[in-house]
Amino acid sequence: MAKEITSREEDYSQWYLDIVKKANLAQNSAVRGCMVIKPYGFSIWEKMQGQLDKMFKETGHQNAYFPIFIPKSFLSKEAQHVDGFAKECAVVTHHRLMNDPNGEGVVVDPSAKLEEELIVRPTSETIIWNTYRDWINSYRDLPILVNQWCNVVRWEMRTRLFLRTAEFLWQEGHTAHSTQEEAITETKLMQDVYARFAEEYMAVPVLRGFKSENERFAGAVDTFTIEALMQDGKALQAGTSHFLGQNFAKAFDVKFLNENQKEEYVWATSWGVSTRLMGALIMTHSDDEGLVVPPKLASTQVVIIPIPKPNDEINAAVEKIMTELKAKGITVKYDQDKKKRPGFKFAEYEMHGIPVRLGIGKRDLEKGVVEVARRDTKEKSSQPIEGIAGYVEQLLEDIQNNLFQRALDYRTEHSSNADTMEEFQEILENKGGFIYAHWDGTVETEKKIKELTKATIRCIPNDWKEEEGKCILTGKPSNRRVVFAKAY
RNA sequence: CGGGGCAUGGCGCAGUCCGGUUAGCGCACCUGCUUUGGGAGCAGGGGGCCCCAGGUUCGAAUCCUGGUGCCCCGACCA
Repeated sequence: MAKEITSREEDYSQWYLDIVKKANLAQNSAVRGCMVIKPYGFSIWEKMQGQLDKMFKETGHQNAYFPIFIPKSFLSKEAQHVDGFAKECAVVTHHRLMNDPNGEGVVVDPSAKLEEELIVRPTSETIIWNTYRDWINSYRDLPILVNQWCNVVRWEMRTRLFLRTAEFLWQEGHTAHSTQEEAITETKLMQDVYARFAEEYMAVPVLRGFKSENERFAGAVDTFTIEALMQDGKALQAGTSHFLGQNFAKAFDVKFLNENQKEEYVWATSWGVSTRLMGALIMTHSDDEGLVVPPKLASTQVVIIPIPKPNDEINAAVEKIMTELKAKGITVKYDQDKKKRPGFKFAEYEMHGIPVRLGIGKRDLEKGVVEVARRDTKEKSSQPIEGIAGYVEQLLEDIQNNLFQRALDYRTEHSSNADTMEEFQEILENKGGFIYAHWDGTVETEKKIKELTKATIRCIPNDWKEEEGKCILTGKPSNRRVVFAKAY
């Protein structure tokens, strides 16, 4: 075996890194904490982008682009916002290099110091709201529904490929509204878009909820979230949608004249998902053989392998199959590499998570069949070439559904109630997953629980139910359960 | 920011403690032959500023001093 992957059981963290590297998704770069996304990894991200972008546009949004640099003074205009991000900002201080007078290479030219430092955006609320001031005068200018696809930089102390990198790719939507109600509706709408994307396309079931004060976005009034559960029982925040109230409008003095000729501050939302979704995808579906990609996000859905090698007879049969598959909008690749043997190719495409593999050899052609292998269950069967496109089309749908159902079953098995701290800790240590528990609603209690157990409140479900109970830590009264978990 | 580890061909490593001929192994690569239904075998071949700078020495991948970078664990983190 040329490409061993550490098993999940042995070391989940190493398994994840092995998948990322051996499936050619990404690699570490020469820059600390920054990754190179390789062509295959990027092709999956592009599929995600394409679908999300479509969904944003279907809900009335437009794309725009704002600068990568933010004047330092902007960042500090919203007090909570700067508190949240100040410790992880990359700062541009100079604009020119010069030859090193003492030797080789170049040094920063001290005479080229910027009057005001520029921050490499960790998120764009400030520069965007500074711009919105120019765009908004009247209620007739609202709403503004804008999204941008870009990179951002957060100087994290510790990074992990896709899950937390110093630079990452994402989209950030920034909307402006004339009423609070409309902004809240937008916030929830985008949470719903994210949840639908995660479940229908990524086949990743998510909890829809909102954050406790402690976990809220810096500068937000309310943060809505979708939370996914990974195979090791840890939660991953997969997307967030923030209701920002009038905080940024006030900080950047963005007012509009309403229908009654009264001046008001604008209401805001922002929402984002990032390349972290790649991490969620990997850790939800993949196995010890490699990556597993749901058909709707696979850049290649079907691979055809001639056994043992391409020849005229096989090529003719494959060409016919490919035409039929393409006619149904299925992406297919025919691997005609003569140097590699079938066994090698099987392993390789399993590593890359291609959902369906067709194998065609002499034996098959004599019987008018192909060997069909599905990546999710590793099952193989012989199917007639006649009507194969219809069979594959259905199979891709089955795989998509199966992946979602499998992940949902895992989550159901790993969702528990806990009524005491002992119970809570016991579940956390042995089983992991989402733990529904009563909480007294205070930041102090949440922090204390985190200190004791490393678990945090992932969210309060949107559809929380009234239930009398006692806080697992303090015993104070509580009227609902909230969701705890250890998180990435 | 604390703790640990690593730096030697494209990748993964050995060699370093105890300095000594041409720096070695596996994978990958190139050529040829035989193979080919689950990661082929044999034969031949190419490829190294041994992280950087300085020092010790007849001689440094190896010893000394000072740097740099990366990875992992923890703290931290929408």
